[in-house]
Formats: sequence, structure tokens, C-alpha cells
Amino acid sequence: MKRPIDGYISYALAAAHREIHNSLAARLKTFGLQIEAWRVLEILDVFPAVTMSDLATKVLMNPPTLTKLVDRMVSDGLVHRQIGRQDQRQVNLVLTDLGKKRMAQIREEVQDQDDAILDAIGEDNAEFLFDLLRRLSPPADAKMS
Amino acid sequence: MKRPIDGYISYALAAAHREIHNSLAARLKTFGLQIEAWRVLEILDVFPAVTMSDLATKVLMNPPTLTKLVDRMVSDGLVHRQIGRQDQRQVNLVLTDLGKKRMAQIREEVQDQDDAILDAIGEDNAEFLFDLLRRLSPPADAKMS
DNA sequence: TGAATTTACTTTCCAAGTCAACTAATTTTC
DNA sequence: GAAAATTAGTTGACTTGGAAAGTAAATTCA
Repeated sequence: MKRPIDGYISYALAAAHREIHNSLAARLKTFGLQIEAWRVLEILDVFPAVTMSDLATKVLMNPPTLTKLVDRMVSDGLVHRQIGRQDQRQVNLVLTDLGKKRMAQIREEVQDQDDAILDAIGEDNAEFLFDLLRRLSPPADAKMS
Repeated sequence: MKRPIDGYISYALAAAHREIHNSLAARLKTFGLQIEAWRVLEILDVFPAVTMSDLATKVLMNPPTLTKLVDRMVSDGLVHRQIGRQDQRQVNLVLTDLGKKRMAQIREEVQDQDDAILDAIGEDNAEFLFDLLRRLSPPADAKMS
């Protein structure tokens, strides 16, 4: 039978995501950086030796899309490529000074937005929301954070 | 200070969205239809006289993107355009028989996936999740459903 | 060890999305 | 009531994304 479209979890999730994504993208636009590029910087800060494929998973992108984003980030001087020492097929990215600087600036913005959301829904609810969202995300081993 | 990236609501939301979106897209691929096209069909069924701009809002797309999607849907024979009677700038879309048929088929798929999610997280939790997601979506009047 | 396979990443080609400008119909304002 | 402003939708130039094929290094295995 028929349901109103906003009664689907997939729709509600898409709507919320769109809202948050757009508002964050607008903030980062000032810095001329897209959200995914920020994620790359952030992940590199924590996992300096990550490979392209792992990075793709972590930043929620497909590998070819990531390759192209990295191309742009290289020409913007945010990172550079370094061929893997033990396995020459692998590529490791290295943050430049500019990359580190941008990351720090932008982290502020992202945290601001996140804090805003957090207190729009309340700390306790946020915990619960995280828990539910995690259950919807890759059932994988996700050895992150 | 630094947080793990999966500690951001915006990231958790993006991850969950990506997962759900990809799995639904894969289901609909069998029918050669993208998720947004399904939303269009679904909305038209409930609001037959909706304008392009209203439709764009409801299906979570920007107007130019919607125009192009509708172009494709017209050439696929799912809908056709009809100029507004009272306001000739407006466009109303009309479902074709094929469009109605596809909608019914696909509705099944979408509901299957939604039901799967629903019992993965539990009915009660789902209610709560809806509530939280709605708080993140457009603060607007949203006179839908 | 060397041919066959697998793996890591990139390229290519094409589809889809975006921003800003455009056309045409309606409203407003004077 | 006609010029100016607003609104609805589309178009065009450009950017980004995606599936599948391509390249080259590493691994398997016979």
C-alpha cells in the first residue's frame, strides 16, 4: 500500500543529509574547499600512511572519484603523492603545510556546525542518533577512529 | 581540538545515507530508474498538480537538475509535461500508464528496503529516528504528506 | 622461476549535477 | 495601462561523478 514519501526512512535520511550537507558546503565554500576534500585532510592527519583504497572508504567516495579529487588537491597544493615504499602500487598522500593550515581552519567550521546540530537535538539524543546511524552504516569491521 | 571523523554527526549521517542510498539504487537499477525518478513518480501520484519548483523541493533536487531528470523521464515515456492552466509559466507533470506501472513495481522495492531497515533498528527506535531526522531537515513549514 | 592471477590505482568515456544567464509569463507600481 | 520588477522554468558552459577498461606491481602456483 501507499505511504506518504516522508514516511520512508530512506527519504527522511536523504532529506536530513541534504540539509546538513548543503549548510556545511556553504560554510566551506569560503575556503574554496569541498566537504570531501576536508575529510581527506582530516583522515590524513590521523592516518598518515593510509592507502588510496582505504582512504576512499573512509571519506565515503569511490576510488576513481577520489583519484580526481586528489588531482585537484595536488594542484591546489594541499597534498602530494608519494609512492608506497614496500608496495610500489600503493600511493600515500602527504599533507603540505598549506594542507595542514586549511585543515585546522576548516575543522573549526565543521565543529561549529556539529555543535550547533548537537544542541539543536540535545546531547543525549545525539548519542542515540549516533547509535542508530551506525547501525545503518556498513556492517563491516570498520577499524576506524 | 581534534575528534575522530566518525564522531561528527555530519559524517555519521553521510555514511548512513551513502549506505542506504547505494543499496536502494542497486535495487532500482533492475528497473533502470534512479531514486530521484522514483520520488518524482511517487510525489506526482499524491500531488498531481504540483509545480516544478514545489516538486524540486519535495524530491530534494535543485530545479535545473529536476528539469533534466524530467527530460529523461519524458523520453522514457514515464511522464509528460502540461502547461499550467491558470499560470502559463508553470508546468504540471502527468503520469503516463507506464509511469504508473513503474511506480507500483518500484514502490514494492522501496518498501521492502524500508521494512528491512525498520526491523534492523526496531519499530520504536525507528519512530525516534524519524523524529530526530525531522529536526535536522528544513525548519520550514513543509506542508507535506 | 616464470606464466597466470590478483591487487592498487588511474584513465577514459559518458552521464549527471551546478551556477549563472536567459526567456517568457505574471505582478507591481506609478 | 504600460514600464519595471518579480517569478517559473529552462538552457548552456563547465565541473564533478561513475562504470568499466587499462596499466603496472605484487602474489600465487605449478
